[in-house]
Amino acid sequence: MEGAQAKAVEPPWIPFEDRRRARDQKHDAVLRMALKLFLEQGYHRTTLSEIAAGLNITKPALYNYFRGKEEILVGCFSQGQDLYEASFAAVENDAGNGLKKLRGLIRAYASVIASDFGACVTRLDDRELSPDARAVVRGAKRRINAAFRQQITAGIADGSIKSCDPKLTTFLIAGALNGIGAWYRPNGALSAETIAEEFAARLTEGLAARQPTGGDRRKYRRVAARRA
Amino acid sequence: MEGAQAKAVEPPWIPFEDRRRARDQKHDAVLRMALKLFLEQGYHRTTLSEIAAGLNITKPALYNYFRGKEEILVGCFSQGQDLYEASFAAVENDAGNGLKKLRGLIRAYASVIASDFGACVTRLDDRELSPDARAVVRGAKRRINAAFRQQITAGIADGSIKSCDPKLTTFLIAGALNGIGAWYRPNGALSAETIAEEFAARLTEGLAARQPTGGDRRKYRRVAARRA
Amino acid sequence: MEGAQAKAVEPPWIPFEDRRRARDQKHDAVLRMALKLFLEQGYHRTTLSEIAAGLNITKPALYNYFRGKEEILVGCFSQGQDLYEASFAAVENDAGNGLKKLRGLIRAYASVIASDFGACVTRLDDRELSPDARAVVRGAKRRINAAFRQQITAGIADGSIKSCDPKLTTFLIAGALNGIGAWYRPNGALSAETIAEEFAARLTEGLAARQPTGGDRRKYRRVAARRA
Amino acid sequence: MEGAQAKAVEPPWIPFEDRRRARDQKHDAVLRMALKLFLEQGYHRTTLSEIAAGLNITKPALYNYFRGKEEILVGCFSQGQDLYEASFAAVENDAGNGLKKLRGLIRAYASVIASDFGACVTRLDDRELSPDARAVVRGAKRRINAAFRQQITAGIADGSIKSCDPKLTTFLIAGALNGIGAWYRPNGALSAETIAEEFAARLTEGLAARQPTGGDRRKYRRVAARRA
DNA sequence: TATGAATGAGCTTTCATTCAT
DNA sequence: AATGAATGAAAGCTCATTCAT
Repeated sequence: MEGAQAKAVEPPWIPFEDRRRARDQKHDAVLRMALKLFLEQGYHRTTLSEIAAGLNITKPALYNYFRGKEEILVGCFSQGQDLYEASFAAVENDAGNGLKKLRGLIRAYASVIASDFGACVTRLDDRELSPDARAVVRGAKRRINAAFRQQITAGIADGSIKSCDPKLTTFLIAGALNGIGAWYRPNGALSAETIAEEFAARLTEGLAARQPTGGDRRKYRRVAARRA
Repeated sequence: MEGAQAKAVEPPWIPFEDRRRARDQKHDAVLRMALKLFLEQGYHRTTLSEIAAGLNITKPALYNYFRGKEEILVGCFSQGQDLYEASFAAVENDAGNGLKKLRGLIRAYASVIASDFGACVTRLDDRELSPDARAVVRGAKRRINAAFRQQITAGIADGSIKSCDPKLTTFLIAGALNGIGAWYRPNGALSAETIAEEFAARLTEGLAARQPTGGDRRKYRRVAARRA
Repeated sequence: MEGAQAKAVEPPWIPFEDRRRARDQKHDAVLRMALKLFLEQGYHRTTLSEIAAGLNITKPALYNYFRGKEEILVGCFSQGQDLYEASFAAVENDAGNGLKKLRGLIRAYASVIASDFGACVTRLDDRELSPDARAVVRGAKRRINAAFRQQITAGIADGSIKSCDPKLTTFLIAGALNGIGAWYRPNGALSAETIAEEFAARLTEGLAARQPTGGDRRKYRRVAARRA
Repeated sequence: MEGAQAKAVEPPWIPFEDRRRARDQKHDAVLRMALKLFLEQGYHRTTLSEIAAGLNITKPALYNYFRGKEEILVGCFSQGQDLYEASFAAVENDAGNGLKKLRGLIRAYASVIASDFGACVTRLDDRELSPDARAVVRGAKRRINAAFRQQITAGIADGSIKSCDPKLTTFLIAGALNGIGAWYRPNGALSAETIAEEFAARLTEGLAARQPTGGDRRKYRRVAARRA
């Protein structure tokens, strides 16, 4: 029969590349399903069985792709961080003064946090992680914060941002942005772009230096210099 | 002797009062210890044994004061909410235009979130609660949000706040404030008062209406009117 | 004042007898409440708190009257046994042949099992008891069984009861009687007396020797003789 | 080769069948071990650890076969009920007058109650069950009682059973039969068949209508007619 | 005599993880 | 690569019992 012949000719082993691709696809599918449930129910209340059931496989099958529950969580954090770092890198490579770049970072952050993997970085608790993994995650978070602070400091230095405490301002901006993850809904009234634009505008409108006056600005100049 | 006479007159229900006070003190001690551990380690990773051990009692003794782990969590949320509601009520009873009251709310919120019970309302996950308790907590959170939005709307109406989307602005402000709970340390460089002042200033400096122009403001006027 | 004088004359201590009586009353009240709950809910599902609550006292107060939960159960069994033994003794002291006395025992048993304390002997599980207490209870149950068997054997011997296996017949009768405890309700359609009469009639109507024939009867004569 | 060919033809679901059979066997093994211990020690005094230990597995392994302790108990009741219903159905389908069928039911009941699963229906306390499961069990018990009463009523109607109160007689018979569970031992002097025969004879010998007299019988005729 | 508080022992249940197949 | 079965560890909770007052 033709079918049998055709089958017989086909190589009995799936090509290595294909296999690896299939494997990676499943790996990612696990990650996405797990993340969805983690965000919906929280990490502890999500069992491996649920994740597996959502993928129509069984619990132990997950162990083919991850060494354990924590590694799944690490995977989520990791993908989220990549998103932030990639979009931040794009902004930082752009031209522009501190204020402009700060706005860019805000837009970038808002866009990323509107995605599941972006949201998980701040919405999942990194204390579930082992010390090692936690150190990695915290490092990434610090880098994100540092990026904000750096542009603020730069903006103060280049005169585009008025004098302010870069640390506190960073906390304020990051906090407002992180809040998005708690209320944003993909199909809600506000699109991610709208939110990004609006937050970029609102969070910097008070920071823009109106006119280069010397008075207040000097106050934080030293701090900016120290931390830059 | 005076002592004996005085004693004879003392009302017989004093011991009851003492007992009740002692009981309430222990009730609160459990709550504080539990909250401390919940904030440090997360709710699920905190066991009743740990809470008990921290108080030098045994696990079942906790059941003299609470019906179960969830009720302890409810108690934490509840105390936190009381703090918010009390401090908000004080602000709302003050005189002043929308902008001034909004600043007051921000200060109030920042002060409260700098306390453990204040922080827990946003930092603990209300999905651990039973549907009933969760409804209560969510109701309280909604009221807090509503208070912000109300003053923003009022401020737009009275001309003290420039035209903006009250909902988005509320989210922005609340997010920034909630962020405080994640990094504030009682003995850190920034005092709660400083933070409160700084956030009140920064979060409203862009909102203050410079001069009553008609253009942009009309955009949100209708929304403000509708929601007031 | 008269009141004070009258009071002053009264002996400050309750007379010993009165005290003991009060104590015994409370002891019995505990027993009755416990028994009620044991029968309603089962021994294990009944907590000491429930018993205490039913008496408007607190749990540890029970320990003034009983050394522990098991002793309460022992008390229930014990009172029930007394009822059986007293009513059986009355029957056994009566005059009459085996059949007549067997009917008397049945009536007596039926009357007793219609009471809470009577019912508990068969409806509560004596395996909850310590080996010692259990031995006592089992001894009492054996004595009750022996009383039935003895009259059956006597009846066979005196010709009033037809030939039958005394052991099996005892089990049959006792079983039917014990069943009463499972469905009898004090305020139900059937009074305890009716039940007693009816069971006495039904359970013996097949046993009554019609006419002294030798055939069948000899079959169990030897058994009867051996066991008498 | 034949072997290979045969193998190729074998349906691929054989292993599934095997697995399912093994699973069912274990399910039943759990049930039997649990029942044995429940009957020996009572439900509450039997722990899941004991059941597991008796099967050389660990406690949580039980959860592969049952959702919890109560479901094990439900399984015991359920199997017992099936035994009763099957053996009763066989009797009810037989030919014969009411008296003959009543004897058949007694024999059937006695045979079943001599087995562990039969005994458990009356010896385990259905108050341990959830309301739903309890309703099922009680329904089954009621059907058993109804079967007895129905044949008694039928017997009175067809003249094979003398006038009597069907309800009380049912209670008497069922009680005597249930008693068997309390003293029957599989390896004892009395075989289940002997007991069944003897109980069928003794419990009906007084009921058999000697000669159709009108007097007494009319007394319960109406009841019989009403209830038939 | 009675109480509030505390304890120790024990139980059912859950779940991430492992292993033989 | 995937599964069913099993396990170890641990958690929350209950309750009889004790003790200081």
